[in-house]
Amino acid sequence: MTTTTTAAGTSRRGRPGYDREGLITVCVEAFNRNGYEATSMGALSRELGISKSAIYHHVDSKEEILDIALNRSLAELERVVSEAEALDAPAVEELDTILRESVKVLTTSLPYVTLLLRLRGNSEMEVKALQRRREITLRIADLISQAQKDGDLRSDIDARTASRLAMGTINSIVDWYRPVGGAPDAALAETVRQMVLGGLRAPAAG
Amino acid sequence: MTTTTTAAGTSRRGRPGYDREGLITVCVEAFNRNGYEATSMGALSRELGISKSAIYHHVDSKEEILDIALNRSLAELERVVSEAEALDAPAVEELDTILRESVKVLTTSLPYVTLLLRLRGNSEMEVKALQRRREITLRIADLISQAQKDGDLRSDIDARTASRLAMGTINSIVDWYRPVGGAPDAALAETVRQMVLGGLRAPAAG
DNA sequence: CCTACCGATCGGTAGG
DNA sequence: CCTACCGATCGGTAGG
Repeated sequence: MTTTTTAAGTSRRGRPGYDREGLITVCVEAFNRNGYEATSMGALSRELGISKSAIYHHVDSKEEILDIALNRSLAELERVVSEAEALDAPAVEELDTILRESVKVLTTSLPYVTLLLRLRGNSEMEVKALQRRREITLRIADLISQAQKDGDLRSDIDARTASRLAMGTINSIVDWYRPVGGAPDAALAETVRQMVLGGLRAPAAG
Repeated sequence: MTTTTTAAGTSRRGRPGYDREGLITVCVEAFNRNGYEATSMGALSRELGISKSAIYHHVDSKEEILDIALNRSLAELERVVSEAEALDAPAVEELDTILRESVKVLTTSLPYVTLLLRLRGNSEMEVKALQRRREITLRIADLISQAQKDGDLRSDIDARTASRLAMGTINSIVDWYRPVGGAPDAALAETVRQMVLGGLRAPAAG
C-alpha cells in the first residue's frame, strides 16, 4: 500500500496531513465556536497546528471556507423541500415530510447548518445565502397556504408568518442540540413534528 | 429655561450632541447590522459622526455598551417570567401570559433582544448572559411540566425540549420582524400564542 | 464650570 | 514580513 487513509475516509498519496475536507471541518467548528468574523486566520492556524500560509495551500481565502460550508447546508435543505414537493401528495403530508427530514439534516449536518443560520448578511456572499434561505421559507409558506385551502390546517393564521415561525422552531435546534450517537435523533424529530403540526392544526385557546 | 431636552427626554446643561442613551441606541443598531465583534470603534465613530476618542467620553469600553444592552433585555424577559409566576394561576395560564408578554418585549425592545439572542459566548460577559437565558428557559420548562401534571398540556413530550422549542419559536421573531408603528403587534402575539399553545396541547398526528 | 468633543498617538494584531 | 487597522488613552478645546 502506498496510500494513506484520512479520518474522512478519502484515500490519497503525498505528504500526510490535512486534506481540504479535514481542514474545512476544523475551520467550520472554530467558526461556530467563536463566530466567523471573530475567528482570525491566525487562530485557525493555531487550531489546525499548521502555519497560516499552509492554509492557503488548501483554500484561496477565508471566505472560500465559508462558501463551501454554506453551499453544503443550503443544498441539503433545498433537496429536502424539492423531494417533498415531488411526492405530489396532499400539502399537509409534504409539510410533514419536510419537518421530519429538516430535523434530520440539522442534526446530521449540525456544524454546517449552524454556520448558515448564524449569518447576518455582512458580505455579498452572506446576503446570497440569506436569499436562498428566504426562498425555502417561501416554498414552505406556499405548502401551508395550500394545506389551509385543503382544510387540513387552520386558516386563521397567516401562512407566511406560520412558515417563519415553524422554520424558527426547527432552526433553534442548533442552539442547544448536541449529537449523542451516530444515529439521527428520532425522538426530537417526532417532538418537533407534534409541536409544529399541532400548532398549525388545532384551535388551541379562546 | 436654561436646560435643553434631548430625544431621550433627559434634561441637562453643556454642549449639545449625543448623550449616553442616544449613543447606545446608535451603537446597538450598528452591532445588530454587522455583528458585535465585526463592528470596530472606528466604524461606530463614523456612524455617530464623532471621533473614536469622543465615544470614550460616554462609555469606558466597547464591552460596556454590550453590557448595558444585554442587561436591559435580560431584565425585561426575567420580569415577564417573574410577573407571570406571581399570578399564582394555573401553570398553563401563567405560560400563556409569558408567551404574550415575551412577544411584546421582543417587538418593543427589538434591538436589545436581537443583540442578546445573537451572542455565542465569546467572552466572560457573553457566557454570563447565556446562563441567564438558560435560567429563563428552565423556569418555563418547570411551568410546562406543572401544566402537564395538571392535565392541561399533552404529557408525551419532554418539558425541557418543549421549553427550548417554544423559546426558539418566539426568539426567531427577531430574525424577520420589523416594527411598523408604535404599538406592539397584537396579531403576531396571537399567532405565536395559537401556534405554541396549540402545539403543546393537541395530539396532532398519528 | 459643565458636558461633548478633538487630533494625535500608543502597543498590539489582523489578513495576506 | 508587510501594510492596515484594532481598541484605548492622552492633553487640550469648544459650546452653553
